[in-house]
Amino acid sequence: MPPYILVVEDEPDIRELLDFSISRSGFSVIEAETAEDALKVLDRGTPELIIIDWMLPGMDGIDLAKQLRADELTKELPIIMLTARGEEADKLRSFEVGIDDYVTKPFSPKELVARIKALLRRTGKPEDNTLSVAGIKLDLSSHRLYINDKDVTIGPTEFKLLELFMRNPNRAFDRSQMLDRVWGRSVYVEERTVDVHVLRLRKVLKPSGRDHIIETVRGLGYRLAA
Amino acid sequence: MPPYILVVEDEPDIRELLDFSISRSGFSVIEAETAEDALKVLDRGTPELIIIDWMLPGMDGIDLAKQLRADELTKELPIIMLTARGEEADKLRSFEVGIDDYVTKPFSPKELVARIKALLRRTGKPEDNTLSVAGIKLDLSSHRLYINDKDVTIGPTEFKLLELFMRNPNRAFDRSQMLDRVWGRSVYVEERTVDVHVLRLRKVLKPSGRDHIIETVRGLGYRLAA
DNA sequence: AATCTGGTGACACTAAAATGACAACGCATT
DNA sequence: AATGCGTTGTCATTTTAGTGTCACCAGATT
Repeated sequence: MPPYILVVEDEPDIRELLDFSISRSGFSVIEAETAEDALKVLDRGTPELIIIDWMLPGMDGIDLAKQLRADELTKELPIIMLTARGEEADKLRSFEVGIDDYVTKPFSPKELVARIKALLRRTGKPEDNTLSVAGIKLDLSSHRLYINDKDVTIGPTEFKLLELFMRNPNRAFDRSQMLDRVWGRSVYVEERTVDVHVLRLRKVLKPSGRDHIIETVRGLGYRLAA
Repeated sequence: MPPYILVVEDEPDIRELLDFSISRSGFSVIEAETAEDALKVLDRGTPELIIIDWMLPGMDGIDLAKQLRADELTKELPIIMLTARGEEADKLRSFEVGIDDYVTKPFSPKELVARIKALLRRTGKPEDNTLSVAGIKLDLSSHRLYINDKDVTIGPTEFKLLELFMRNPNRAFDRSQMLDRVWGRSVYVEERTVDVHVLRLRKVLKPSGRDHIIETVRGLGYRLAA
């Protein structure tokens, strides 16, 4: 499941506004109408951040927040609470529970997004070393390749080669550049060896039909087409 | 017997769901189909907490709870009762008997786990710091390893190595990182020594068939596959 | 057609990891 | 101090996986 932001809000208008403004900033949004729905969604994966309306039918926002803080899996999950003007007095209680930030309704979408970004930056996981292009995901920290979320085995040289391409999509490299950056300046290998490894990389990508994204630039070298 | 949670539930599907979601949160689970079975299990050691289905063939959940409350050994044992929707009216009776909490079916696993943790916190048991992945449980405080709830002996270095892996599931480490973090920056040991200890760790995991979760990342090092 | 450039399969070779053996060590017991 | 036991780091050897090169082919370019 890709990174997403969970919005828990019962009023449809506000929910849509939230969805619209957050999606526009490049996040995926999942909506939940009630705290109970939210818990169900959380069962299937942990979001990057959660936005909770203070007032909810059934279990209210504070209770939801408390519950999230009690669970090991969501203990660290950044929470932004949406409060109406009159409820500001409860701000204190809110922080006690461990809310990371709060936004008062009516809110400016721009401000909300700014706060989301700030919060993600603050709590940001430094370990998110992953490149992805066109359904191909290269996880540098686990050193794994996923194509359409399926695990694919890949050799060390092909891995480095793909990493070079994915770090520089659409850029064409000639063979000597590739040798420099993948094999290192010190070793001497034939230029044509690059061809063989490009072939091998294509073979890895082949079963998922993604092999064509490594393009040959005749007279020059290769490029990854994004 | 390591700390565990006893689940008393006759329906296999629900029992499995319970087992799965509770285990995933790092607790060991022992299952019993009937109240009678449960009593047998209890003879061999007191769990941290017990989850009882209201409706059971033979002796029902309430009677079991009563009996537990009557016994000196289990008087303080936290009880969570599972009830179906229609039985909510009996909630009161349930609390009278001394149930600590109840969860209505269908339930959210996340909520259930949250309640378990809340209850354990409330009843004062210090939550032991324990890491668990795929049936492997590492108890940091007692420095013990359990695989499928069975005690497994493990050497100090292998323990630290496994701890490193379990704290960073899926993350690939190269040998020098592993030396740094397991052996410490100061001592100098051969990089190949890491291989030997990985081998020894795999041997420890082997009898339970869990050895394959330590994966070799060719040209780099190792990683734990979660 | 002649030539150039890249694709491809085969293969010998090499680097990397798994494994088994062992000597040295620390530590508790005697 | 001597003994015994479990643990540790290293090394030699085996096993496995990955690498570089080449020869040959096909399509593009002249």
